[in-house]
Amino acid sequence: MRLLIVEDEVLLAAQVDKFLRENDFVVDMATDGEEGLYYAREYDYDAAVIDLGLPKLTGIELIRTLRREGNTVPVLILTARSDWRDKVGGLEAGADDYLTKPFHMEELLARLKVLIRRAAGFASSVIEHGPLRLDTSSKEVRVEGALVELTAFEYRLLEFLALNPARVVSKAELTEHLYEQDFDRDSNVIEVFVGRLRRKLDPAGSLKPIRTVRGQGYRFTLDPRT
Amino acid sequence: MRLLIVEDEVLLAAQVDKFLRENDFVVDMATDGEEGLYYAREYDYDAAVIDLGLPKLTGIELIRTLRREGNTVPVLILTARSDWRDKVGGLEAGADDYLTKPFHMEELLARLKVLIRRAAGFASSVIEHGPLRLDTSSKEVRVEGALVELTAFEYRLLEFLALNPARVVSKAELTEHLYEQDFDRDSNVIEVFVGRLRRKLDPAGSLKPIRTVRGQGYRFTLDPRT
DNA sequence: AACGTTGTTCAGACTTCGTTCAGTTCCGTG
DNA sequence: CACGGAACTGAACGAAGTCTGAACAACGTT
Repeated sequence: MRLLIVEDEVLLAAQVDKFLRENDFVVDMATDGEEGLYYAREYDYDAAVIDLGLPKLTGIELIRTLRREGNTVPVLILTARSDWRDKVGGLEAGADDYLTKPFHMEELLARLKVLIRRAAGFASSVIEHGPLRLDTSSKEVRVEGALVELTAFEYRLLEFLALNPARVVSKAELTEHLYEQDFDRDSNVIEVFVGRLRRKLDPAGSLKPIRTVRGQGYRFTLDPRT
Repeated sequence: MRLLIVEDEVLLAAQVDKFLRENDFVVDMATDGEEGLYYAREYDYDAAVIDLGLPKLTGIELIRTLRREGNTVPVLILTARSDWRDKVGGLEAGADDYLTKPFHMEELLARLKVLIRRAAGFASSVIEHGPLRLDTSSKEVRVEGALVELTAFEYRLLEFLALNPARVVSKAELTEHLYEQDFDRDSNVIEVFVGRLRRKLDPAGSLKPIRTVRGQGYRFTLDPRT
């Protein structure tokens, strides 16, 4: 999962960056509103964390601009406790949630996860598709109740697919969300992992949870009709 | 059993309240330090759960005041992981145990039970998982009835794991709970002790009570399904 | 002072995982 | 139907994480 953080306090920014990376996110960092806008336009993020008190372009202006352009990325705003009133403006501008500083990293993490899941249309921490079930908090995957042992990367890939069901997801999109931006363009890691996932999730080959759409990418679905 | 909860985050407070009531506790709720002090003075609780970051009167001040007044109610403090230093202050002020947020309701429940039993002076509070049995008062450990000789540290480690079953516990969390805060970050003591515990508890290697979750930590479980 | 016990450190062995690569199969198009 | 690009697969590698045996330090006991 790829996040954009727009925060001008370097110390806080570094902390957040470190913590989120430790929790398997890919993180891009911007230190002012203009830079934030540039990144948000350029890349497709799973969520953005935006401080309201930014130089050059305030958080509210940034969010408003993005929304006007049709960008629907889930946005969590950060506001200093002293100007908590701003949060109202932020939410009106199109933010999805807010956190007042100082906050606990754990809480930021929890809220981001909720935001990302909700954006994908899942209310609870469990993603369910037919016989397949991912528990995003314990990172456990079950098929027809049986636990499937996945490595960290296999899980991340599957989670992304499961959050984008019935839609063709290109390999480029996958690498963008799962890797740093300078990732080797012509690697076949994704193919390898898709292969491993298929074997682990569906050894019999009857469910076909991940279909290949030649030349376009992969589509995750457990509806046999499609 | 009657509990006092002092917690200002309304959402969390409501969750805790609901869960504990479902588990047959009588719960009084206070949302700031002053209110908490009032309740603690007025009623006789079996245990109190106190958040350290409270408005009006911090958790530490609250506990210190109570202890000074001769109140010996068992206190479990809640602390955010980011300011884990506070836990030391909390324990020094007279708290009996602590939990870092976010936590699992089950864990809170288990710890409260231990606390209450201990305070009540009951001879044995026993933690049991399948063939494994720890007596927390005599600090005896048995596997299928056979006594296992553990050193003090081995026991403490095992007890912590047994109080957090079926959940991945990171090495960082273990050191946080078992050592002073300035413990050497890159020591491998935990690995060594986990190794020793495994050999003592399960010489045949068939029970596998402590599983490794690579990159994340250890999971204690005697349920073979997982 | 010698001893045994316990907690800690260290270095090397071992395991696992992400990644790459080379060869093969698959599939749409001409 | 043959061609060529795309996708798949099995094997192999290096790096990182974990385990383990041995040594050491601290401490209390005899």
